[in-house]
Parts: sequence; structure tokens; C-alpha cells
Amino acid sequence: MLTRLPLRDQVYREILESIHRGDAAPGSRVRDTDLAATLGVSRTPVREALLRLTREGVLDSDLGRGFRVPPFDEVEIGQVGQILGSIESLALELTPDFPAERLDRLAKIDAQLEQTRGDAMRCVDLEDEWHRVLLEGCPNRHLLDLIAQLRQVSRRYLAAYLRNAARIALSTLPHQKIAEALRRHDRETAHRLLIQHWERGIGELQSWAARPHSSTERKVAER
Amino acid sequence: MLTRLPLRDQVYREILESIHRGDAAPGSRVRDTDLAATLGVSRTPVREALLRLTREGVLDSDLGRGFRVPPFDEVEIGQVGQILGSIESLALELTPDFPAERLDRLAKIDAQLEQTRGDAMRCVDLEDEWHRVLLEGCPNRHLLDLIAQLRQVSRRYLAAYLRNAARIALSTLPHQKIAEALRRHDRETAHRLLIQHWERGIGELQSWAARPHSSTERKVAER
DNA sequence: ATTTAAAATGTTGTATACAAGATATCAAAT
DNA sequence: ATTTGATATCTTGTATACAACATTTTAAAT
Repeated sequence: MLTRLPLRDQVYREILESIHRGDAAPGSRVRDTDLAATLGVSRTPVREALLRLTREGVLDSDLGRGFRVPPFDEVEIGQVGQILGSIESLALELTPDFPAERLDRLAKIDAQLEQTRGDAMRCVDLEDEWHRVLLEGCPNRHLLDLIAQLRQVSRRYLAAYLRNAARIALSTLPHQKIAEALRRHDRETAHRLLIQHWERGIGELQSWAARPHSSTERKVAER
Repeated sequence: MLTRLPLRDQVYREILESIHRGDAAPGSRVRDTDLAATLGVSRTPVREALLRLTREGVLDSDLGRGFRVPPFDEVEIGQVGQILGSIESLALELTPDFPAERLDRLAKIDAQLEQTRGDAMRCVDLEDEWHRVLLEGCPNRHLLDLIAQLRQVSRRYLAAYLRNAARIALSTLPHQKIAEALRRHDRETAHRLLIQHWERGIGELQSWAARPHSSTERKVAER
């Protein structure tokens, strides 16, 4: 196509976006053939992306029966959230300092977040960005990679939640409290608040995922 | 070839074993063509395995310049160890109980470990198995998957360490103390001991990786 | 009408083919 | 002898081809 990035990586992002956008309903099949045709590339990079997404927990795959978008499952989001809370909090501990410049950037992201109404995708992007900036000073790159990988799963839930549930916008209050604590160099409190933030957020996603929501997805998932 | 597992998975294991066996020196290139020929399969499943190993941190890959075995790096093993200590300790917390049957199995593994002298690979396998059994009761499957994934990295260091350094066998003392604490239902202590176990082990691997050890590997790594 | 059998179709998993780019080889020039 | 340039070879990244297995459709039998 255009850039200097391997096709598999571009395709990876395309597929992720499409899933987060909710194009593919939970339970629906994902055919490499179709994607290849749609994206105008061959099956090879598409399969590479699909295999990666499967390993990362974003897709399911029954051997020989191809890939599919997994149904929303409150157990899964609970478990993933538990891990994310724990390792983000570890990343926070490992970060040596939080310069004012970075805290300002966090505030700016929050400001944008508050102005964003109705656009679920953008909300999720900004929420992602906030966490990324918060932890960007952590020297353990492996840890940050791991967090980014896991977040792809929680992202799918959050995007669907914001789209489907009545909530239009995310509250930025927890963010602000965490940033405040960091400004005071009160790591202890920031740490506790971050864990709380995850627990609350995941709790909400869980109870949303638990109830048999909208339309077709359950039925499709069975087949 | 023979089984009912996708070739990519069989190939994945073969490559991992070969790396852990130390066949490929750190810094040496890994050509999919060669592997395909050696294993008697096509490049396709080999590349799938190589891409996965790269994502998991077991291999490096410069875009267009193929895959290679990364040199041992004390920073990397330190960071991976930090993560592993943290999430294994989380898995321990989440495990509801440790029935006597499981603790007995741990003891049996330790017994085998004590009898194993000189066979680095077998040592590492048993050490792996011990941790796997310890945490098998953890209900968070995602967490266990993540641990298994990360352990592939630390495994490579441990295998090389046992092969290269003077140490022939692993001490089973830390294992035994952890198991004892669990028998007494003293989770607090078990928890603390597990973290210590990781810190010590990683520390040793780090100081080993830090010194410019044996022969060719540094030179090869540069090219 | 419902169930079973069989053929046709579609998808996957793997193999092979091909082109662009990287690396190595070798000769000529300083 | 070392550097430079040109050529040849290798390797990767992607595309296409093919065979085995799943699924769906169609037809026949009860």
C-alpha cells in the first residue's frame, strides 16, 4: 500500500479499528479471504495479523474453523481488568518522576475528553492516550508493551459500552484526582486512586457485559 | 507432519527448544528458509512461528533484515523478571486454595529436580513445571497465559546460565519453603518468599548476563 | 414433512512462486 | 593494500496455488 511499515502491521491496525468500531458483531466470523479482498492485499499479511490478534485475546479461533469476534464475557473483562490494574500500578511505581510537563499534557487530554460527546471511538482513544502518557516515563519497556497489548482487549469492551449504553462521555474526575496527587508527589495516593479507577471502570463494564444486551449477538455467537 | 496440531504450533515449540538448547548462539541469524528445510515444512508455518516468537520477545527482527537470536542483556532479564515476579505473585494471591494433592506434586517435582545433575534443559523444564503446578489453581486464565508467554524469555537466560556457568543444579530450598508456608496456610509468608525467590534468581541471571561471557556471541551480535 | 445421503461450495492450512531489497563477492582503481 | 563499484546471490515480504476439511445445498428415502 503506501507506507514503510510491513503490511501485516497496517492490516493489524485496520482490523483492530474495525472491531473497535463495532463493524463486526460479537460472534460473527472473520474470513481472511474477505479482509484480503476488502483491504486490497493478499491473504498472507491478513493471516499474520489475525494470528497475532488471536494470541492477544482480541479474536477467537477454532482450529480449522477460522477466526471470529468473541462474544462479550464478563468473566473475561474482569480477568483482563484485574491484570491491567495490577501491572499499570506496577508501572506507576517504577516511574521515577512525573515532570510538570507531562502532568500538563495529561490535563490537556482530559480537557479534550470533556469536550468529546457522542464520539465513542474518540473517547476511547483519548482514554488510551491518557494512560499511555501517564506511564510513558516507566523505564520497563517490556511492561509498557504488555500493557498496550492487554489494553486492546479492554478497549473493545469500552468502545462497545460507550456506543451501546446510555453513557455518552467518560468522567475525567478520577484522572484529575490522580494527576493532582502526583503533583503533590503523593505517590501513595496516586497509586491507590489508579487501582480504584480500574476497579470501578471494570466493574461497570462487567455489569454491562453481564446482562444479555442488544439484538443478535448472542444468537450469532452460538453457531 | 503427524499430529492434529497446526504446524505453526509444532514449529513454534521446535524453535523454542532449539533456542533454549543453545543451538543458535545469541546474535546469530535465524533464516526461515533454513528452518523450513530442516523441519521439512514450508516457510509459511515457520514464519508464523517466528513472528510470534518476535512478539513474545524471544527473537529480534529488523524490518526486512530477518530474525535473529538477541544477545543476553542484563537490562532485559531484569525487566522481564520484575514483571514475572509481580504477576506470579498476583496469581498466587488469586488462587483460592492449595490442596495437599497439589503440594505433594510440587514436592515430587522438587525431588526429581534434586536428582537432576548436569542436564540443564531438564532442570529448566522441571523449574517451569514447578511454577506451573504452583499456580494452576488460579482462576484467571489470561494471567496464566501471560505468565507462560513471559517465561519463555526468562527460560532462555536460565538455560544458558545453567549450561555456561559453573552451577550444575538448581537449589530447591526456596521451593520447599514456599510449599511449607502454603501447607500451614500462611499465604502471607508464601507470597513474600515467592517474590524473594524471583528477586534472587533474576539477580543471579543479571550478574551473569552482565559480564562479557564466553567466546563469539558478542562479536556475532554486532553484525 | 423430516431425516439421511451425497454432491457442490467455501475456507482454511500449507506450499510454492515472485519481486524488491539486502548482503556478499569480486574486480578495478587509487 | 584499501577502498570503490558493479554484479551476483540470498533472504525476506507478499502473492498465488493447491489440497484437506467444513459447511451448505440438493436430492432421495422413509
